[in-house]
Amino acid sequence: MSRKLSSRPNNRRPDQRGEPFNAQVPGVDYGVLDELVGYCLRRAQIRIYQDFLDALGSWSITPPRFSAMTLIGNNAGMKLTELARAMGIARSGAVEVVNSLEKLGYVARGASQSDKRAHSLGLTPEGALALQAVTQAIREHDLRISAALSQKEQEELRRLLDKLG
Amino acid sequence: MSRKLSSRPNNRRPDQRGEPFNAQVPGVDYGVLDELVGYCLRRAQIRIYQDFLDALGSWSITPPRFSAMTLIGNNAGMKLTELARAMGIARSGAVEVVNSLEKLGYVARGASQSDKRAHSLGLTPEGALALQAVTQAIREHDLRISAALSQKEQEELRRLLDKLG
DNA sequence: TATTGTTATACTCTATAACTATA
DNA sequence: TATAGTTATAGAGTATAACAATA
Repeated sequence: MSRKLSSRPNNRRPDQRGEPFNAQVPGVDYGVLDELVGYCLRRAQIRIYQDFLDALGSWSITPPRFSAMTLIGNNAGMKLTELARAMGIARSGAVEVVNSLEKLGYVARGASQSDKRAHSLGLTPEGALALQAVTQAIREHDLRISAALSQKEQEELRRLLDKLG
Repeated sequence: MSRKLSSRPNNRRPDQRGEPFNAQVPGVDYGVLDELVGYCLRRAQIRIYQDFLDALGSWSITPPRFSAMTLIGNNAGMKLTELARAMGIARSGAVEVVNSLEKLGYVARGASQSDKRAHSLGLTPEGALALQAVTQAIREHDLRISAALSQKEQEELRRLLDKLG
C-alpha cells in the first residue's frame, strides 16, 4: 500500500518502471482460473482495489479502515469485539485497526459504564468530518467502478453477491 | 493465514474461543457499506476465503500460490515478469511467490536460451501432481461456495464480474 | 468459567525503490 | 537506455495463542 512520494537518496538513475496491473492479460492461458467464480471475484477486486488506492491513498485510509470507521459511526458505543465480528476479522485485527484510527485521530476509546472491561468506541469530531469526505470519495469510486454496468445489472450483481456470501 | 496445529507450551488453560467470521451480523448497522458494490464483493470474499482455507490450509497453498501454479502449468516457460503481469502484481511479489513454490518443490526456475537474464518457469513433476490434486480440491471448493446460485445465476454472476473487472 | 481487550508471534501479500546483469 | 530478476525496506492484513482484568 505504501505509496511514498519518493526522494532521490543517491546519484543513480531511478528505475521507476510503472508496473501495470491488468487483471487479465491477452495471450496468457489462465486455465481453470477462468472457470472459477472465486477467481472472477479476485480479478474484479484487483481492479477495484487499484482505483480505491488511487482515490484514497493520500488519506491513509484503507478498505478495512473505512469499514471500521463507518461501522463505528453508525453504531456509536460499540465494543471492540462487536466491531471484529461485524467486520469478519479476529479481535486482534480489530485492535490493530482501532489503534491506527486512533493514531490518525479519527476514533477514540471511551469507557463503558456497564462493563469495566469493555471500551465504547466512537468517532472523534475530526473523525466524523473525515468520514464525511472519505465517504463522498468512496461513493464516487464505487460509481466509477460500477459504471460498466447498467443500473439493473448493478442491482442484479448485488443480489447475486449477497446470495453468495 | 497460518493455521498451526498448535501445541500446549505451558500449563495454563488454553483460550481457544473460535472467532466466528460472519460477513454480516444482525443488529449491526452497516450504513453506506450496504450500498457499495465494492463492499458486497468484500463480503463475498470473506466467506469464500474462509472456505478456501478450510479446504486448502493443510497444503500450504494460498490463493496467489494456486494462481501462480496454474499459470505456470498452462504457460510453460513463461518469464517471471510475465507471471507478475498475468497475476496483476509487482515483479517483487512474483519473486516471493515463486520462491515459496520453489521451496515447496513445486516450481523450478530454468534457464531461458533466448535471454540470459530471464528464467523459464516450470512445474516440477511433484508440482504437476500436486496441482492436479489441489485443482480438484479447488473445484470442489468453488462448487460449494457457488451452490447457493443456480447454474444460470452463476453464469450471470461471472458475466457481470468480467464486465466489471 | 467465560468474556473483553490486549500483546506476542508469525506469516502472507503487496508496494516502491534501487541494484546487477544483460539486451 | 531499457528490461529481467533480485534485494532491501516498509507496511497492512490476518491468524493463533496466550494473558490480566473483569463478569
